[in-house]
Amino acid sequence: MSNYKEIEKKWQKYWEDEKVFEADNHSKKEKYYYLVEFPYPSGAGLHVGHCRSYTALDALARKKRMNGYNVLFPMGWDAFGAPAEQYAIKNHIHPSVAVKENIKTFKSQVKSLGLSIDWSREFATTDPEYYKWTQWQFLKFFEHGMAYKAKKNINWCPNCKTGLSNEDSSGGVCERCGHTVEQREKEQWMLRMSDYAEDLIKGLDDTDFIERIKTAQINWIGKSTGAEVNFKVKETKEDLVVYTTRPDTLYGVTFMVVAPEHPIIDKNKDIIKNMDSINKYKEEAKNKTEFERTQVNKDKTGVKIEGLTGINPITNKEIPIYISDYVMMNYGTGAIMAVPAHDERDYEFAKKFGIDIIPVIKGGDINKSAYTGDGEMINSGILNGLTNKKDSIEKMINYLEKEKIGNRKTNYKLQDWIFSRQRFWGEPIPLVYCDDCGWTAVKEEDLPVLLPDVANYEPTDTGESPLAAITHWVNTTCPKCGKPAKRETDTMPNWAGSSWYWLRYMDAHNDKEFASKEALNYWGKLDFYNGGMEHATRHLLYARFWNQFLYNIGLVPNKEPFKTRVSHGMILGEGGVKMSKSLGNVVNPNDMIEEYGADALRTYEMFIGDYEKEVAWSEQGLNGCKRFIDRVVRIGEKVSDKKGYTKELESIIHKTIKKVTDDFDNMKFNTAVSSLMILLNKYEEQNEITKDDYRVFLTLFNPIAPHITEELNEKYDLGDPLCKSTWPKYDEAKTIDEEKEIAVQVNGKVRATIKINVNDTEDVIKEKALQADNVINHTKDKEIIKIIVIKGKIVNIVVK
RNA sequence: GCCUGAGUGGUGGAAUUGGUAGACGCGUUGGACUCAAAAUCCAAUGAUAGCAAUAUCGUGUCGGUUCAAGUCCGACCUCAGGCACCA
Repeated sequence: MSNYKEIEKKWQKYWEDEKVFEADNHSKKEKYYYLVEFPYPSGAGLHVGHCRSYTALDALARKKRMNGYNVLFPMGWDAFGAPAEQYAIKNHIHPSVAVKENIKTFKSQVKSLGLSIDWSREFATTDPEYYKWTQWQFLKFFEHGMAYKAKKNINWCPNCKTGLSNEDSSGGVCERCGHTVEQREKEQWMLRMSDYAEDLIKGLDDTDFIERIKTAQINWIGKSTGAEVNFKVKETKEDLVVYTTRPDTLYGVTFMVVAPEHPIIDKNKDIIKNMDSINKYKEEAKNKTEFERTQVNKDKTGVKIEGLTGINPITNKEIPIYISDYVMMNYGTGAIMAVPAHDERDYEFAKKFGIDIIPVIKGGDINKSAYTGDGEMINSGILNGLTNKKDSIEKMINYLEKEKIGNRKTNYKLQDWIFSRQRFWGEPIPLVYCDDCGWTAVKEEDLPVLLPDVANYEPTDTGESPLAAITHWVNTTCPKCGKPAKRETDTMPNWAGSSWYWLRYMDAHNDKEFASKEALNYWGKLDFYNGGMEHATRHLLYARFWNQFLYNIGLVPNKEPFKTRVSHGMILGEGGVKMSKSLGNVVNPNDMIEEYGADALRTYEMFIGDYEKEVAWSEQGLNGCKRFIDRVVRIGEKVSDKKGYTKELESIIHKTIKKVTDDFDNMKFNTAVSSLMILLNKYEEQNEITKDDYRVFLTLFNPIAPHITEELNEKYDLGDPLCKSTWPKYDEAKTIDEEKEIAVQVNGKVRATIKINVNDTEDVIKEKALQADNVINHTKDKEIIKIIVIKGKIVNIVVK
């Protein structure tokens, strides 16, 4: 037997030469589309965590082909964006060169795993042939008024020198480098993603994402229902509109608060008497980072607006208005009605500023804290006596609408998507600014707008894209009127390329369209999409939004792009800590393949534990899987010329086929491997096994360990190559045991086991149970109250 | 604070969804083979007591339902993830 490395090479070449994994766009077979998130080809190379999900989906894809499906399982490279750019800057190589090199390394690493990928559909998001269509789709957003430029106070990372979306700067630190994020005002391209908030929630019903992904998305979108209420301001004509989820507490409103950025301040700066202190407060708020401002349990600060007085529309009482940074301009209306008796933040603020606290719901102790629970309404005019929050809210909203002082309103936390990056290494935004025509789309025939080939691509301190300095690129003519004009110099975020890439695999080399209608219709939804939990909100929401938009303008056949979404657990270093360079516990998959073989690595990664849970790496565990594979090889020496299954093995073979089949369907690879180990243990008890015994074992093991199983199948002349064979079938009748050992309990404690036959009647089983030695010990001198017989499972004798 | 998950031997993890807890692997111990080591093979391996048959305890904690609970119900503790001054 030649060594594993040669075997791996031999079969990888065979698969490639025979094109066995190339998917057919015109097949009569049923289609199935698997995808694992494409990687960033970073300089660090492949991680054993990649191998986990790649192997899992590969195993599923291989099995699905054996089940007769036309399977699409492609891979590509997400190569734009900050990591690739930073790598390039650090190593003083042009990003396009660095990316090419990294892809080459990554690809050879991925290939060494022996994945059944259709490489004919490979592409990188940085290929002009690909990003031409990313730009083209951006122009669709632009055409439909879905892209707009706005001055935004943006999160700015002074280290990466770029603007970041809220998504990329959670916790007040830059997602990429960990540096503290600052606030800067910048003109940015935005996509109207918030328009899709409701559809993004509703659409989840058409998916079977795992629950934690659905809830993560729903939390992120942050839907809340309530009402907008118009408060008159005594000194002005304009109402101050607030948003509240608790209109039922309207009678308890004793003050109002507006965000520091609220326009009411500037509009009324002539009436307001204390503009100095207000301006000072605004300045302070501006200098705080988004993170500082949103810190929970921070002391409440604020300034009373002297000269403006609110009027509670339902009691007509005059109430003070404050400015405070605990109210955000980018949510609701940027103004709130404060009910200190029943809202903790308002309570805190009222205590600090000595404002009245009027309870309107019975319960709690208002001297100590706000009461947010349910109870009987008091001091509340039309609501008095109601005891249920829901009913009170309904009644109040109806009243507000009738009296035209408010209306029902739903709000979402989801914001529009900041789509500009002041970076070199991204898709250029294909727009031109003309003094006469304004922002104008580059003509379709002029796409793609290529990145210029220059030496200096490092970010600038001015906050402008490095592209801005390249005048020969910036200066162009207006596509509409032909006058001199300037290109947009911002590029797209790296989420852009990954927001539609699964569509491109359907028709990867089409130079007329992003994908043909025919291909889009044939492949339809992506059936099975695997990726990290870190992408459960951002990437997945962007991609769904993008696809829903394409659907709404008639470019794709499905509103929801993904049917199933699963997430693999992380692989930690030995001892359960995260793998990191600084700890020196990073396991390189290439080293593992070198020492143990690709099949052993694959088997171990599937056997290591529950696919969705994180798990610690163990090289001894990997070695155990190598030993298992060695035993699979050795059992070949026992193969006889006999046909059919060995009689003694027949039952367990059928059971194992059933078990492995079910386990694959449920992503329970660990127990699939374990049942194969059990089957092999049984084979080893035999003096010889038949060709069919061996062949069925190798077929079941093939999706996980494709190289060695093909080799053994060929060596012992067992039949067609496994990659061209069908998945074995089992006979349900043969999975049922004639004879079985079951437990006998006395008062719920196991005291003996008995052998029963499938045909045994309940009485026979009772008889056998009562006659078991140790059962007699525990039942003699006692009164038998009842005997419970669960057929084929257990007997429980209740005695007194 | 709110929303998801999850807590099982020395260890990674099983458990037909209420029916023999600890499958399978790793590790450990003993044995075989070997001059020796590695590899391989055989046996044992939750804790306590016992030569043994066996008994008692045991799935984060405390209660409950049931003939029977790792699994269901109630309260709590811990960990991981998501959201968070979002009105």
